[in-house]
Amino acid sequence: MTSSCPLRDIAATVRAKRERRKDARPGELLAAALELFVEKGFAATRAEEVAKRAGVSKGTLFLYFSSKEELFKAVVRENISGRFTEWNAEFENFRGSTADLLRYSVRAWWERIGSTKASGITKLMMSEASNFPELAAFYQHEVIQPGNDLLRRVLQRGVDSGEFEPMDLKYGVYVVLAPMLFLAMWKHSLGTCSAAGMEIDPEHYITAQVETILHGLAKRAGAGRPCANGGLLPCG
Amino acid sequence: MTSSCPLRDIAATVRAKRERRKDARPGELLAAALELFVEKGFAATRAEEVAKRAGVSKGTLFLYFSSKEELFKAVVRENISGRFTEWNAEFENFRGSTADLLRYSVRAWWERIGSTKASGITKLMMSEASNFPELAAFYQHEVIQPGNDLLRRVLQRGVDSGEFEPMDLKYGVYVVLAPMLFLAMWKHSLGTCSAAGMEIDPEHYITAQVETILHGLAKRAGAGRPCANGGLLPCG
DNA sequence: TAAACTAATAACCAATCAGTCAGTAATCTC
DNA sequence: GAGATTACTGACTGATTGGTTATTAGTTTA
Repeated sequence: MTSSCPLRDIAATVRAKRERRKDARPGELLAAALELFVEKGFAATRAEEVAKRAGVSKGTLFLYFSSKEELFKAVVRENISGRFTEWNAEFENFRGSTADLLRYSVRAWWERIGSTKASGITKLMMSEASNFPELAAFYQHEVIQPGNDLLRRVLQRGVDSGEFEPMDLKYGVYVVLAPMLFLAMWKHSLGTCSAAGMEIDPEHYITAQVETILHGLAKRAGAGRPCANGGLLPCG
Repeated sequence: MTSSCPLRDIAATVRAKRERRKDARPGELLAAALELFVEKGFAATRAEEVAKRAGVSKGTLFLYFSSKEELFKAVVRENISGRFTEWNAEFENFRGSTADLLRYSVRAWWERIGSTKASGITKLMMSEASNFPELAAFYQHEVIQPGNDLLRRVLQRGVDSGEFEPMDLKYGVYVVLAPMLFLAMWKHSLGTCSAAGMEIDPEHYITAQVETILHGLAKRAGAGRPCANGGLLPCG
């Protein structure tokens, strides 16, 4: 039997056996690994299945990546790490209000990460960080830190321009980050099996979150005129 | 060797071998299981280690719980499911503004769930739901749905009283829920290994989130007077 | 065509773990 | 204290998997 699986794997469908394609293997293995890591998580993904989906044997996988952890790091570099230079440039060049910049940033995150397979990596790291501390440190350094820094500069811009109330930026960052990362988590976990009426429409969710946050962060109107609830954002 | 571990397990320290304690076993096993599920997750927790921490053999564990999944369900029932009747009663009896009710609710969640081991269950479910669909459905029914309903009634109260701007409650719920669940996730994942300066202080985090949210949800001042950013919360 | 090179394979190893069950010993009954 | 009951044990099973390596075979060179 050439394939025991009724839904044959893409890479294995066309190609001949034992074909030598040294240049193409790493990319195909990374693509297969991304899919499976997102579907099942890091620990639950079997090296042999990654190889099978890429149309090679398990031995070949370890010919190109020295271990499962190295394979994962390569997936993160391929799909996330490289993008921050581009994002930073977009931030520098943005012309318009910071409210619009924040709207734009959140939409861009959704289009480029949140709605793509890459969001599965975010979910996976939050899920398995404690079981794989070396991967956690890697991700912290390559993704979390740069993302935090960028978002902080967005909020600082709004405070400087007078659009936003002064705030403790360290926690202000999480006011924006938490709803976004929660969406990524939800989409890949309980969102896949939630009861009727509880499904989250991402567009609607993002609009509700961003507009509420923008209103929440906005500079209070004339001094001495407290808002209805009297709430004041604590400053650092 | 009676114990190969330098930090001996509590239950194993004092008790004699083969002691017969039918009544105490289930509780001790549930306590040990909670700890280990929170530390390592569902899949990564070994049945034998749960038994060991409870001071019994693996065989005894399966004498009281028919499978690892049934053990987990028992842990959830013991630590979370039962509380909603109490919480619903607190909601009904609360006297005061809805802003204060929301502040109280979030603090209560933090004190009773977020800051305790129970928050590890929340994190665990969001992490492993897709690998254990039966557990996900169980959790959805026993925890997510009641929690969502309760929070929805809090927000409805605020809209009815005129404190909050009318809103699409389905997504309004997530405006409050997302930052809380994110905190639970973070605390048990990347929060345990985050870089210097990125540690989250829960009290500070909660204050920043709640006050921003309250300001964001608050009824807009007099009609025709848009706020600085012109943002409007979409209504359903 | 024959030899040299190396990409790719598949059998293999050592380790891991959920769940089982035949047997052991603590406790109870009379 | 002898026999009956049952809480408890731990060796065992069968299945799984990350990683290794001896072998096979596609490709190139001369």
